[in-house]
Amino acid sequence: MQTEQGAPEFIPAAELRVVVEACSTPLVGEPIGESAAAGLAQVFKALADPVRLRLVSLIGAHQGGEACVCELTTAFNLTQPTISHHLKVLRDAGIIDSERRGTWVYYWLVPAALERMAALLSAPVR
Amino acid sequence: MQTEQGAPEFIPAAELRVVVEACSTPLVGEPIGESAAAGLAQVFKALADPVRLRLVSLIGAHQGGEACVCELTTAFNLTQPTISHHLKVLRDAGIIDSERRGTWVYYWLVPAALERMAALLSAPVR
DNA sequence: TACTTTCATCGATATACGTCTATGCAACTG
DNA sequence: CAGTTGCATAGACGTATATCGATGAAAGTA
Repeated sequence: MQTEQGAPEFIPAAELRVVVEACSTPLVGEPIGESAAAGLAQVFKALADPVRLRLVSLIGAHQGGEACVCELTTAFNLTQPTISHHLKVLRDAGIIDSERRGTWVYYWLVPAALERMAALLSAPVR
Repeated sequence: MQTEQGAPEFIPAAELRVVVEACSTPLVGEPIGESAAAGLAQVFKALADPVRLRLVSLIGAHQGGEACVCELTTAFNLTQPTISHHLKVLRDAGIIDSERRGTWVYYWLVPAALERMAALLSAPVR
């Protein structure tokens, strides 16, 4: 995150609006269509598992914002192929991305994906 | 939605901070525990279905913020027991609530539930 | 009371999904 | 080149879940 260098005491209203909108939009508002629902359901499904939620949390909390599979595997009482499977589900959903660097494969979060979900869920109040 | 009566051109920084914080908290930050992950997964699982996502959207978008089962059933190409099943899943997850009023059963959203999910997902940027 | 409508529950079934073992491939090491 | 380590893929197996038709219960109506 870029350093917030001595933030001013007041912020332009337009800027607040950007924050609020990037952070509160549909789901409620207009009923969503079938195809949109199908796409969204896939992302929710990717997060609908305790192991995968902890994987996301671990990767995000990890120093540098990324972690290799070996570190993730040791955090669970599951076999390495099982962890690999869960990582693939998260990756296919666009929630994480990965890269091989020499011996190890590193995974990191895709912030836009989680932010999109968050925006979708916020402020159903009417 | 309350009317925004001629909003001032500038907003106090503290107020922006409130908005941002109400809308960005954990998941990333500290790794979540097993039991917390299990509870959260159940809520995500409830939303991890196209039909249930559309149900939530329909209920929230419906006039008055609530809808009876008969209205929801006609919006899908599914049988009434199937819709009833999905509503039960959402209800067990705390996402919606319901009440019988005379002949019809009405469902509405529980805003706190969706807001909690939204807060959990926002700002994984570190 | 008898009939209709609205919704929930039950039992059955097919599909999806989480987990494992076994195996394959890529990168490093000697 | 042979051996080792890190990770992904394939196949098998048991459980969970989405859907249906049939039925039950509650409310309204004749």
